[in-house]
Amino acid sequence: MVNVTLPDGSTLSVGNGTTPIQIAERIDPALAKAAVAARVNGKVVDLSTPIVNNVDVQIVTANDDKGLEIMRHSCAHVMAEAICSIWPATKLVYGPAVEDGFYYDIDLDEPIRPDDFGRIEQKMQEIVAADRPFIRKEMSKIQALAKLAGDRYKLDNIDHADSDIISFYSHGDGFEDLCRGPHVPSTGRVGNFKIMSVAGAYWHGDPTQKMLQRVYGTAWAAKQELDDYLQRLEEAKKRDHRVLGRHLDLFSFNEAGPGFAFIHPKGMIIWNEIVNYWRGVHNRYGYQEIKTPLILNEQLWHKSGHWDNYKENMYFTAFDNVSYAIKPMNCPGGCLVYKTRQHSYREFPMRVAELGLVHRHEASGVIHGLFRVRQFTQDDAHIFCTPQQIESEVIGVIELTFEIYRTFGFEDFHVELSTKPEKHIGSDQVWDIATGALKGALEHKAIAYKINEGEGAFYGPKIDFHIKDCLKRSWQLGTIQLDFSMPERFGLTYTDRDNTEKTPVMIHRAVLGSFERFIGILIEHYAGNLPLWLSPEQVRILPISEKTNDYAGVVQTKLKQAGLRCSCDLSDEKIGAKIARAHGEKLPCMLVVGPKEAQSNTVNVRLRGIQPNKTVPIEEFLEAAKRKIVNKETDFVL
RNA sequence: GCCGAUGUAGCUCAACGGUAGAGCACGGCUUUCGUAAAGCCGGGGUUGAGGGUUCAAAUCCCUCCAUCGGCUCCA
Repeated sequence: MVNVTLPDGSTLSVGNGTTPIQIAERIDPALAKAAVAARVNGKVVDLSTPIVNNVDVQIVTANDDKGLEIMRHSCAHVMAEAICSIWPATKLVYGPAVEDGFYYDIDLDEPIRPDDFGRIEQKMQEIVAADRPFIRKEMSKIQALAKLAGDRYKLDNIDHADSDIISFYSHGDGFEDLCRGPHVPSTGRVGNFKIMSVAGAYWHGDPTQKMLQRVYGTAWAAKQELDDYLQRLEEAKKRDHRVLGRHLDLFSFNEAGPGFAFIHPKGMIIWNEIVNYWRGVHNRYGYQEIKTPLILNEQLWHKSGHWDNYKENMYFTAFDNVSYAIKPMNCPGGCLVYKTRQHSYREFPMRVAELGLVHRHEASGVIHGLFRVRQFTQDDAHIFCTPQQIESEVIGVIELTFEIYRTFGFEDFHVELSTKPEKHIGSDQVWDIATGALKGALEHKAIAYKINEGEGAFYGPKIDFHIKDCLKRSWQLGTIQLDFSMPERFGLTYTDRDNTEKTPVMIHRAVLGSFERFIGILIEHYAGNLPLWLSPEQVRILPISEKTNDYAGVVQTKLKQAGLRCSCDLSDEKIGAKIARAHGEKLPCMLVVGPKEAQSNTVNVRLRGIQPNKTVPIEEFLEAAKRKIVNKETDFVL
């Protein structure tokens, strides 16, 4: 007999060799029915694993994150069997669970098409209906290597396994796959699934390796959860900034310039509002602003190190037999401005901002709306300071950054620290000092951070800021990068207190990262329902009929004088149609005016997403609206 | 850049070898209306570009371009 301790602290005495499923059965048959795996002393195992010692046991169901992951992984196996039965030439590579589902990488020369998903699913349903048990078989590494001789992918998987015991799982008609497990007890337990897409994926993510086919699926314990998930995808599609950008006439793209955004008048209003706000905050934090040329002599980029480290992404041009580069970064230009005169330690820290338009040639396959473009405006700044000032400057940037994010309604953010990459310039010692300074600032602010080894910029380590939007998707926005190399390369100096010439430290930083991308993120975050202060059109006046067009004009004049962006809908549509149209354009605020309002100098205020409407004097509405705009409030209630 | 898919009117889509259509949007007219779309009429397309097959191509084939989903990369 052995004793098993359950999560609630109670113990059960069971026979040696009892399995978790039998234990679940004893606790509650309903639990046994829901069980997908078990945690034995914290390790997740199959429900059929015999228990031979005194252990802690927890039954894992699909409600548990780990249980869901196991279920999805098992679903991947079922899909693999289905694919192999349809395409016997399929070679299986690797099939893990991922967020919301799973994928399986396969090597098959014949492309799988979306049209094939139906029959894959059908085959999977057959396998599920058969409800065959997943059976684990263990053998030594040597036996396994012999068994899989000739299968380069599975042999490779064994090479990556850290255990000397290699396991296989089988289910169904002789289908067997090398797998660490654990798995659900049988194929009837892989949940509610759907094949989502198929895409190419390099073996090991290595572009020099063969391109495999990656078939993605999603799987959920309950049918309702699957439906909800598909529903969420539909919702996300409606928020897609590319769709909303076209619909709301904010920006466009054209084949004439792939990756180059055309910002329309309404988009420019959003842009300029952000810039105005951004300037105000930077002014308050002691920044100056400069503007440097788009095109600079190629030699400059040799000097800066970009030629050696970034050439593949740069655009070039030539004139009068002189080669020029179109700037991919603003820093060299900033250095040239710095060099135009002498500097003293008394000026430090010197914070110099630049809304710089940069061009980077991104691979054609990665361009994506405003999120990934080839031309964008960075909200860049370079801080020149002494080594002693680094930490406090980094702290200042962190505070500025968080303040700006909160203004836009982003409360959920996290920080990552990236260290020295393989391809880098500068000595190890310098890298250590720089990395230490960043860590010091983060620890001083008691900010938790994740470390990304080897992912820093070629000239220095960096901190990246990530925010989560309302759909919990993470976006990288800001960055702080320390740079000891570029000041050196450009021969930047300052006169220190002791009257000697020294080299300043340069801190590169961006808060929003790219204006283009940030506007895209805002559009999706707000689902196009921009707060009043950012709305291209803040108020629309809707006369009931032609008879109150004049009064509508009077109201509009007052609003315009108060600085509000507003228009009148003078079309001869009925009021319902005018309202529907304004809602479609995501107007934050509509003022319905008819004879009643005209007589009493009032407006009937209809706010986006808020009922009931309210009739108030024009002045009252005006004051409320102005207050909301000044405070940049995201909600608007009268 | 690589793999796969997709390009038809401003937008969303139909037609899938035999005269390119619809809804919305746009223009004109009627209507003057009280809270999420009133009616009629009209203009608008070398079907992404180029080549090929065919009596005949939006439709089949090839090349290129762009877009979408991934991989890789990144703000």
